[in-house]
Amino acid sequence: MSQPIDRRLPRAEVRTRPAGPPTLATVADEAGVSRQTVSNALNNPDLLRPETLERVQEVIERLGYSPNRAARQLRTRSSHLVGLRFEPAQEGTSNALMDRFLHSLVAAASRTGHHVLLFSGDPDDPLDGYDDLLRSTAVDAFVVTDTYAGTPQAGFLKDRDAPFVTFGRPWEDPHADHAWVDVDGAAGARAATRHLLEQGHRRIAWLGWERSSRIGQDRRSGWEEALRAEGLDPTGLGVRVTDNVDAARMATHHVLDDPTVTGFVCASDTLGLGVLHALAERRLQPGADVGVVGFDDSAAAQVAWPGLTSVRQPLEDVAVALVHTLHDVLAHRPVAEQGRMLEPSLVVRRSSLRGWTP
Amino acid sequence: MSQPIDRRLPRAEVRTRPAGPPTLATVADEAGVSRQTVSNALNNPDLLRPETLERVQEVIERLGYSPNRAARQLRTRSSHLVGLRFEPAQEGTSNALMDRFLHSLVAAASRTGHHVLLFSGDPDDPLDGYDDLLRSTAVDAFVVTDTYAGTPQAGFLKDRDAPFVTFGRPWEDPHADHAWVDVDGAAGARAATRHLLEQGHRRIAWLGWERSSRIGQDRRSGWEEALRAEGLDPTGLGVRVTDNVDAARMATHHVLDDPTVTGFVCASDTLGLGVLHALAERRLQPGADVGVVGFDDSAAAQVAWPGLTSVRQPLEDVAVALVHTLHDVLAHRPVAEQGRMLEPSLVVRRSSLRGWTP
DNA sequence: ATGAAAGCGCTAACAA
DNA sequence: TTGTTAGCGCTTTCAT
Repeated sequence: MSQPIDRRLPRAEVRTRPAGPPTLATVADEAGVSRQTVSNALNNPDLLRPETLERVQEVIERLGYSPNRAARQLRTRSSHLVGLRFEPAQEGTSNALMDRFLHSLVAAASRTGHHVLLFSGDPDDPLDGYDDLLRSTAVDAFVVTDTYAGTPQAGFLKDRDAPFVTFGRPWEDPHADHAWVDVDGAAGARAATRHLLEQGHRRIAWLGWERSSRIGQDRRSGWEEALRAEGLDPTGLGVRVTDNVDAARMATHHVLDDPTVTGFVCASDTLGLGVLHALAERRLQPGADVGVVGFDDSAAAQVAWPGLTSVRQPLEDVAVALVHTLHDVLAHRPVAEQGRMLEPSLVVRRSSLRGWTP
Repeated sequence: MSQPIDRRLPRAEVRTRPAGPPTLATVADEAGVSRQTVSNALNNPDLLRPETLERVQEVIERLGYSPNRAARQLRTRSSHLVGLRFEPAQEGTSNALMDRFLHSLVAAASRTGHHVLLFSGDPDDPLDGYDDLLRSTAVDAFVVTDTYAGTPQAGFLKDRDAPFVTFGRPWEDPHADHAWVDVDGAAGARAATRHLLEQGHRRIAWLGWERSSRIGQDRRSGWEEALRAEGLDPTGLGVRVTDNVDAARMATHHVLDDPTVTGFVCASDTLGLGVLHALAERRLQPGADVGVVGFDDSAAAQVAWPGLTSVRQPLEDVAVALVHTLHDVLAHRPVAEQGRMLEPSLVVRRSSLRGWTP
């Protein structure tokens, strides 16, 4: 019969004391324009008359308005979030890489207005975690770091049309056509080996990982090439161990039973530190007696005595390249280069220098 | 005049090939129930008749449905995201803490359905980054890790009613009433000192940070207490340096000019490594000649020769406690304890053991 | 150059 | 127990 009573507070009343942070409507009311105009002020400022724009911006500033992400994401289907699966660091190995890389990535992503979303997954299932995030449209894209030869992440993500970039080239798969960024490990090992050659070493051993590691094989190839380029024969100088200090220490003792060997290029800092342990036990002096080079320039390499020369990955550049590539991928733009290969650099410390004394 | 033509595709047609992932409506159609019922199946399963529930769940499973996060967030005002400002690791210091902590946090948060959002900020402005995230309602809460005496983050966040927990107690502020989790640094240093006492050392030096570091002062107090409890006088045995290997190395040489000193408890692994450097230069044997204990159990401590004994923070427990506390804070539940203090443990390696030989 | 209307996918409040 | 309605805050489309 009678009109239902409108129990809503009068519009102005509501806006006077908004419960939470200001919304687009608050700003619009305050500036005396429509909500759409405020939206345009944010996303298409060119459409506004300069004076309107300025007025709106003043209100935005004054109210400390920031667009609600959920609403924007719901509408534009873009979260401005980049997902990264974050695996536990292996205890006992000097995995300082992730720390440095992650910070570079966060910084690089923030420059394009993106944030990094960390998620975890069952260590036994390399795909765990991705699907959930994808189906709930929580992230715009993924950065995949834990790729090695034959990992299924790329195929999985490609199947679902998920935008992604890998840190790590697609080793074995000639058909892979996804974007990637990687560091030239062979070039790093080559530089390390050449550095020891320049220091006068001729019999330089390689201390690396098992044959199954594609990354390890790549790095090893750089050592081999550098030796052969000098007319030296690497035969019998390559050793494979698991990536821990003690395995490296013992292997080193074995190698040093051949007194002609005076140099070690290692696939990781962990292994390099293992060599230093063996030298300490044999009362040999790093640098002067035996030259040692590690890989990754971890914190451990920096603070170990007497300082471990190491191949440093340009992680800052890697992060920038990843974000840049992601940008193209997300814009459905053909990615300029499918893969970007970056050069590592050598950080020389005393473990590879002949002329120093404690 | 005439009815406007309905240009929409018939409902069923639309749903047959949805553009993106399935939505709640897709599931509802498929299961022959209303959307609300599907929502209830997800959030209040008890409300449904078992057979309805089962049918809906079957469809959800079959379609691989996952609720759209943006929509849910917009409605519930909860993103299930925890913000963490991620600072760059200091090069040259062995900051392995963040790596371990971060993984523990990601894992702990995932158990309550939360993800960790990383953001960066101007290093010169401890508040940079927080406000943006807050105003755009991007995160539910913050974990604040870079607190030290007098940092403004807590006050800032409290002013805006932002839920947060700090890793680090509110040192100087007796009025602080926010939730926190911390590790008892004094207890750690006490354990380290007692360990060296048990190894037979009597003149044990403290190698710590500048007086301005509240954390450093706390740790130092543990060393002092342990000595006094034994009737020993710490006077003249405490040294303050900046947190880098070389400063520690030089300070150690200075301390060792007093030949009665045979033990070092350090405020960090970086400093502990510095002590080891000095010992190497003096051809003294760690453990046998001089006992050394570091702090944080970083990767560097683990791989350094001959193994650096160190105080290990229970970061896994810290992460769990943080998430647990956050859970209470977010539920507006009175937090059980305002602060949770966790005990570190001592990881003994050879740098503090008398009876080993290389 | 500005405004009005519709709707993204979900859940809170209410009705049946 | 299930369905209907409304609306979270934003942008897209279309009208003015």
